[in-house]
Amino acid sequence: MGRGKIVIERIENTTSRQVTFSKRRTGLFKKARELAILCDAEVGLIVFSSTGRLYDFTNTSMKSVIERYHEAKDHHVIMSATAEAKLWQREVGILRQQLHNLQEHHLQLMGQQLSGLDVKDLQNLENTLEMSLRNIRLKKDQLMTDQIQELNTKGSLIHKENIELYNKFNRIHQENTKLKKKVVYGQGVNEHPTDTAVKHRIVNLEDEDVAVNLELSQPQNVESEKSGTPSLGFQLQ
Amino acid sequence: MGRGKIVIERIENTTSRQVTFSKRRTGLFKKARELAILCDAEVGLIVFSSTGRLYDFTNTSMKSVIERYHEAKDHHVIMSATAEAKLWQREVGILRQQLHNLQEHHLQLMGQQLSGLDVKDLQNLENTLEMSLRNIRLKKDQLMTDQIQELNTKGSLIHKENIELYNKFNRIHQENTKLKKKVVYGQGVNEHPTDTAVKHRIVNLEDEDVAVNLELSQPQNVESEKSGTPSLGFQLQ
DNA sequence: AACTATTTATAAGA
DNA sequence: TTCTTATAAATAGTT
Repeated sequence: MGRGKIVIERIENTTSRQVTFSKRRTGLFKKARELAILCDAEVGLIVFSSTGRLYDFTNTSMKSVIERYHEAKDHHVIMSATAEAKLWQREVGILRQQLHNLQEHHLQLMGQQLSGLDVKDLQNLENTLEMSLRNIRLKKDQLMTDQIQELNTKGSLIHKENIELYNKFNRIHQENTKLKKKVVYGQGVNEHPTDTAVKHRIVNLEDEDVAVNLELSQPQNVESEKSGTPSLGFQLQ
Repeated sequence: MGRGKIVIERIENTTSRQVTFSKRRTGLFKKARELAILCDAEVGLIVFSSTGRLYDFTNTSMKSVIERYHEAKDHHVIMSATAEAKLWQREVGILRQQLHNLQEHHLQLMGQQLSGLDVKDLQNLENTLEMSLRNIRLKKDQLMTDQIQELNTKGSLIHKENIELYNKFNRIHQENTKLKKKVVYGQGVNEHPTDTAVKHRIVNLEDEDVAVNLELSQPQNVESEKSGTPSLGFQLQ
């Protein structure tokens, strides 16, 4: 239909191609529209020119056409996405409901939003809370008992160390006293470097005396507690 | 292009419409293919006949055409579906986390799953529960007090009614006794139908005596409570 | 489904 | 681009 017959193959001349595209596109869209009207069909036509421009026609809506197409065909591109969305959406609804219920119950357990409850409900809540309190107190007591036990053990060990240190100190102190006497009686005699060292030690120990006592903080009980289980003089709050 | 010119409007004759559909559809698809080849365009054509049958043509792939269409257009049919799914999915994640946290806290409030808590946590829980218990007991007491108040009011009303009924009964009983005496002295004289009716009434009232006493269940207090606020003899548990 | 008179589309040119 | 026009192609009505 034209001045001459053409073969259907890509038109190499760009201008010619674009002109033909414009003319034939118009014709195609006109025919698509006519088919839709004359024959009561649903038509969707999408054309991208070689320059990438989009031309489209539909007598209904492209969404409808594409959805119907996917329904008729493989059923697998859009539907899965929307179905998935619906699925998650439903899950959200369920979770929101659950959360709401739990929150309500939670608030009631917290002693808030009690309106709407009757005496029986309140009694039940009270019982639940009492049981709960019992459990929590039990657990707390258990924890504290354990902690006390642990501290007792630790304390006991420290106490033993304490006693040993105290005894050591006493021994050294006595030795010290004896040495002092010796030094007084034998002044200047047998003054060796070792003796000087011993002398220094005495002084150091005496300096440490108060510090040690403070650190141990219970030297007065040492003698009476040398045998039997030591009971510590402090208590956890 | 035919034996006669036609107007572009729906062909009412079904057969004619279907024939035209077949012819024009072939022509349309041929032209679509020619445009694609001649002009190096990407063409997608979808047609549903009025009977619902699908016919489609594309020189590339319908998936490609539709995706390119959505890209070129508002970007809103496929993407929104998957994006929506992702959105809901994320919401589900958040809600699940919230629910989990709340459930954990809830169980702790219920005195379960207390492992992992230290003494301080437990003390806090205990304080919360105590406060909660106080609130709930307050509410319960309030409700019960209200209920008692209501019942007292009701009981008071019934009691008043009770007293009135008892008084009425007494009056009738006295009247009755008087009439009995009259009947004994004036036996056979002036025996009218009304007198017979009165006689019947006496009997009936005497029959009812016990029942009335049982129903009122506290006739012994009536005299002493004729003045002043009546205090009911029952108490709610 | 084929025929064909006629309309419509469009290739080439302006 | 748009218009013109000769001609190819499409198709309405018919068989």
